[in-house]
Amino acid sequence: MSRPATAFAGLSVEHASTVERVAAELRRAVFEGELESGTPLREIALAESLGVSRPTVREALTVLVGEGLATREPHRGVSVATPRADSVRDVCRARWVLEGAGVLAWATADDVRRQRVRSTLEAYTTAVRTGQASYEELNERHLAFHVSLVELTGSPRLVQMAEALMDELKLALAQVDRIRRNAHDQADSHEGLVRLLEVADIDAAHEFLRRHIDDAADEIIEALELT
Amino acid sequence: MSRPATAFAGLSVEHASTVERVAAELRRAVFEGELESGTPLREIALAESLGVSRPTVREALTVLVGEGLATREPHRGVSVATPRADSVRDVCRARWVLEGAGVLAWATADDVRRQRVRSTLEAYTTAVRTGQASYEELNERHLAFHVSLVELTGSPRLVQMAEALMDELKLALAQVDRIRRNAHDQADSHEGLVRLLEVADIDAAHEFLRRHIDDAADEIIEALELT
DNA sequence: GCGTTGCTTTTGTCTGACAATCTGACAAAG
DNA sequence: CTTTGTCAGATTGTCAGACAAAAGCAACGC
Repeated sequence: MSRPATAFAGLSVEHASTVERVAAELRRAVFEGELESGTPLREIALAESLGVSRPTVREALTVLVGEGLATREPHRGVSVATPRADSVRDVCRARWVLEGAGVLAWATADDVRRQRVRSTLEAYTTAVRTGQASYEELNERHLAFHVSLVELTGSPRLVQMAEALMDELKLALAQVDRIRRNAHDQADSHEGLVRLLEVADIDAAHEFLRRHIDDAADEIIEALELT
Repeated sequence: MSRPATAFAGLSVEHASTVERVAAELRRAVFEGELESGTPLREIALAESLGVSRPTVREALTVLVGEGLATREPHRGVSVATPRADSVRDVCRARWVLEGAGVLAWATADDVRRQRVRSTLEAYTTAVRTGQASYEELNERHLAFHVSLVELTGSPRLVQMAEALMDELKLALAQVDRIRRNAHDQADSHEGLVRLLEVADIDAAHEFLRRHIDDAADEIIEALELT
């Protein structure tokens, strides 16, 4: 075991690649609202402030653009994507298709996945009710629950698509500072959905989900438009 | 307000960016089977043979990886993605969710989109029946029809996801040289689907689509496994 | 036979550079 | 005073060259 270098490879996997680290940092900054939508992401400035070279920043930006969190215009560079009302509406329509497919697959889904829906729900509701969690923390758990619905389909690709949609949503939510919608009602609503699933009333759950997502879209758009 | 030049904004105007041109070239090579699955994409070799610099190639490769057409392993570089049986199955399951959503939206869809389904179908069937089109051409039109189903949802994001799935499928199809499944039967099957839609028997169409996609998956996987 | 050592290849990243393009301001013309 | 033309600065797109680290491979010694 005379393994000299890289003594501590362990711990929280310290993203090996520099590019991935930069991309992660940019994502964090975007989600936490440090970078407003439309902010230009200057390569030189980022390179200096992050202590990496410009090509590395460029690669990270390409990744961000691929994820839809930023847009690139020729010779004008990359800037933080600006969520519009219709794009939020579209994200939610797409969410309904994906999450709806998960709900419809409830009966035939693997048991561990059903269990996972229950546990992500509980993680969310307890976070809401103890009132200890930060705003970002709540969002995170909320969206994790919705992703767990898509996991019911058992399709990695659908899950990946859902995660991309959630990222776009997180971006939008970061712009409207703190929608303090009644988190308790939200939690109740989710519990209602799972209750319908547990009694195998799939159609009702499906319709319930549609309304739930539609309401969420309305709320976000409303908050977005008064900025 | 005087909007002068840029008379033709759209159309395929010689991909401005070098990176995009390289990415397009790589895509073409992958879809036409010039590059077998698993082939390593060496940066230096590509840079020389395409007459561009290594950073440019790297950026193009990142784009390909983001599209799922290639995979990157740390310090081992990028290689053409290898479609496995379970990934084909997954792609088709995801397709069914997306295209199924389109079918279910038939009644409420915009009329121009319904018309588009009809026209992509006709473009495919005539190509099949005149027997003039190349193999790639047939694939292209076939998949275009399936994308047009997703367009019924009116959601740009769902369409984009569907296109990504089709690209993965094109990659898989490029590996199994020439599945010469009976193209006439295929065309007939599609016409049957649209006929069900025209008489508004949505549930039947939905189930029909499920079987159609399942059959396609089986065929591709079978062909894939004897390579 | 098997593990070790050292070399080669390739990637990941950095530095530096230059042309093309966009932006904004300023001067000239109507 | 508004409009137009031009120019300098800033920023991106692309290139060339370089180096350390890691992976793969082969010869070597035990």
